[in-house]
Amino acid sequence: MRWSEAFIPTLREVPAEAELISHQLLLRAGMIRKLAAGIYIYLPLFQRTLLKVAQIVREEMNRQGAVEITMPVLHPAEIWQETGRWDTVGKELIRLKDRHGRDLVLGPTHEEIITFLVRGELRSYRQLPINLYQIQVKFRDEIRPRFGLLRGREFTMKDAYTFDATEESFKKSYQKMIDAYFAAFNRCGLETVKVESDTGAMGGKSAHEFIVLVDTEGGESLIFTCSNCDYAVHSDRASFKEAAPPSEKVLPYEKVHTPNVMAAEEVARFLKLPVQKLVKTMIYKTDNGFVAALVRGDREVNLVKLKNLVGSIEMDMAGTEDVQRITQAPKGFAGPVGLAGLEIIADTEVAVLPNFVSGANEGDYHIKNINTGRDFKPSRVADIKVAVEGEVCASCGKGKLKASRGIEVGNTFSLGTKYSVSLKATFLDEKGGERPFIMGSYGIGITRTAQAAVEKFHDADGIIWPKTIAPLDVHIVPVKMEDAQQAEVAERLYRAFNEAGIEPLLDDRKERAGVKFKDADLIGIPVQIVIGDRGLKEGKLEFKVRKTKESSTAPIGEAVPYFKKLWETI
RNA sequence: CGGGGUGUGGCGCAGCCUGGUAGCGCACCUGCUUUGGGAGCAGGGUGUCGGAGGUUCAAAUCCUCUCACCCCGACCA
Repeated sequence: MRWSEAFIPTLREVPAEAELISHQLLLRAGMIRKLAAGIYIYLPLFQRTLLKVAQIVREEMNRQGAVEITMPVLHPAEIWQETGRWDTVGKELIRLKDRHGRDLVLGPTHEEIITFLVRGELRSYRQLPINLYQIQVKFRDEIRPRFGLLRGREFTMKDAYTFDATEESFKKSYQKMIDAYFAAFNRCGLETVKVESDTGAMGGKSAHEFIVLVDTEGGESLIFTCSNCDYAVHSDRASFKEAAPPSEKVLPYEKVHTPNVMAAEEVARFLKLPVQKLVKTMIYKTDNGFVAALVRGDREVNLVKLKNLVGSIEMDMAGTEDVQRITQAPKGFAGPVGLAGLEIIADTEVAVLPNFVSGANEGDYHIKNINTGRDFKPSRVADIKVAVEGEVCASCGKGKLKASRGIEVGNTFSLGTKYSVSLKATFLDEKGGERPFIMGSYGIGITRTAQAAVEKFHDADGIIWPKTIAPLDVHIVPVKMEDAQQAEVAERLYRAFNEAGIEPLLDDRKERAGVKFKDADLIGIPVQIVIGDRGLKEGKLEFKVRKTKESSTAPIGEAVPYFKKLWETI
């Protein structure tokens, strides 16, 4: 690729719209341009990187026996209504109408479509298992697009779907995808952590996410890993081993005057008690009315856990008026004792906590020495709290949880028969019995993975692409294109690399050396070759490794073999 | 959806409070000089001031509506 023929609009200044370093660099390096919120144009350099990421993913999928297809972007609404996701996916689903007024959606994922395909064509267990995938654009009307490609409304994703006859078979299919994912991300130069995760709107039985750990704010996923065992979990569903409750004699119930004292910490300070003796009573509005959630004063409610528990899609804190009506008290004094007319869900820690304090459902009053069972009966007891770093691992019971942030680049879902049942996709087993397919769904964000690599690999001067996904392999920089000798050497190298199957970028612009060097570092091609008077006098070229900034020289005639040697070291 | 903010040349911004007919840096074009880490000098082009309506002799500036974009939040009683 010649710079003069390509479209590489680099920017000197940092675009105001980007706050994440990877987003800034992609814009500055002339890789992407924004069309609208969460919608981007991929420019030539980035396009090449995307193709490389996609190709790596493709090869690893194929290696595991998956086969590639392409499904439509535009889907009729009916099929989404059949599975119920027309309603449950909610506002993220981009809906439109055709000229006849028929409802359509732009596909955010393709479980419905693949199941439609398979139910019409696969009838026998003999045809299973099968794994079909595509690399396709997806649309999600994100509540708040941000971070460039990390949370876009249009993005490229590899999505695969498995169909198995038995659970044992499914487990193998699932493991193959896990293997493919680790292999693909490793080849992209990205180390990933596999964590247990929530299934969200996807439904199904269980799920995992593949996370690239990053130190920056770009890491929107919070995960916990164990210091002792290999337990790794998304914060959405992280739990920990709870400490035994203090053994105390059960004390008599006591109402205390707490004028204008509401927040848990304030109440604790006012009553001179540790905040762990407080219980917060939170009222949430769900799809089916209100629920009260009880967690210890130092804990927070995990909304994902609570949503899953009550089976609600939407969940919000109740408004002030609702709280007043339900608790018969001003906001800030809710408590479980005497609370009626709604489900009361107590966290597991609360249920065993003796003599705790909570609101009295009366203005300016709290109640001391509340005991679950004696003073109120929770409708359900469950772990509904947010996990925090330092707690004991729930899996091994020994290690401590460590929090890390990362970018989710892939996910795998065990779907069970959710879609095959709702779409009536069945096959005949050995005994001639009709059974729904056991399904799995597996995604890799191609565009997101590419940006994650930038977030992970950069320095003050620009991007440092891993060599496997760099837009091009080598960047030829003649210091002065007007110099006939330099231009001639540059052209000769350009041909030699192309013939050797190595992809060169030739900066054939009549720009000053400084500009070319700055741009070279910014766009981050792994190896730079500088052609200048200094070296030419001795018949030599300067090689610079982008990552280390180390320079070395080699005779002009040995450029290709020298490059190959260098390539092995990076 | 709630709160905050911003829309002025390709990019980054000033001007707005206090109305008087648009400016700076970068980029771009021409010339000369320069030429190994984002050059210097000189000259040049570039705007329906996001859009609509209103107030006014006069609106980028004030008012109303609207659109777009950005940030924070949408979890703590």
